[in-house]
Amino acid sequence: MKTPDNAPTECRQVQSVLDTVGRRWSGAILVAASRGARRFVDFRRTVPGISDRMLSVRLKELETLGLLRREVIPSTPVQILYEPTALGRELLHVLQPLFRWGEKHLDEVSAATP
Amino acid sequence: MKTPDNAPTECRQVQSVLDTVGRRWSGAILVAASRGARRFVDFRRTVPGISDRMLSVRLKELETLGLLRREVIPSTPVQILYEPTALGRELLHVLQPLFRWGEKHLDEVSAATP
DNA sequence: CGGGATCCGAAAGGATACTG
DNA sequence: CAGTATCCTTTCGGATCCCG
Repeated sequence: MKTPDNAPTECRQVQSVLDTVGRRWSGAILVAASRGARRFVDFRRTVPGISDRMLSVRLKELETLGLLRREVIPSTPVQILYEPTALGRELLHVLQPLFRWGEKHLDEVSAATP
Repeated sequence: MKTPDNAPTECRQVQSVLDTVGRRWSGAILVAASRGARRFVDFRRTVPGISDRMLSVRLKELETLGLLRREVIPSTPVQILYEPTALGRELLHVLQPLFRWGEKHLDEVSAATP
């Protein structure tokens, strides 16, 4: 069958999106933020199994991507807060259907993975 | 801030979903299938930049996950057709919002990626 | 608390060549 | 056409230690 001429463009786009938000831990971190995680320790507790290093790396990435905003509170000791930007919240919103699909079907697909 | 007790579970789930469908090329291949690609050459043409090897690997993965069905047509030469399963179509459906988000915002985030 | 620096093994994935 | 096989580089990410 012949695919439409714009199909390659669509493929590029989905790939770009998934290459950025589909990396390991990124989605989980965003979800954690949407559920109220704000400080480094919050994320560490909320995202199961993540290491300090990867959390640090991913937080910086998501900040660079404009999905999280990093805020420094000049208290003693200093507090760092992360919260979703408008763009991040929008992304979280469109990710919701994907998560619900996972809840429903993750057992089916993971049963097929060995 | 305190996150809900089920937040870690949610994080696990989103991570599992993204770990399976978020791998390189997987999303693009699914989209190609949704746009009419059926045969190996179709996918090769429709997914820009993919190699034969990765296409082969991913097709097999997606088949194992139950997202694509592989059908052998005993003609000469033999034809192999891939098409989305019901599960695959459902996944594609929930991926749509994500793609549209990418269309709208990919320039913003990629501008921040250097 | 909120990370950064370094090291290192594992895994992913690209290039190329080959096949029935 | 529809892949495999092999090789080889790059990247990922875990462990550990350290810092202000």
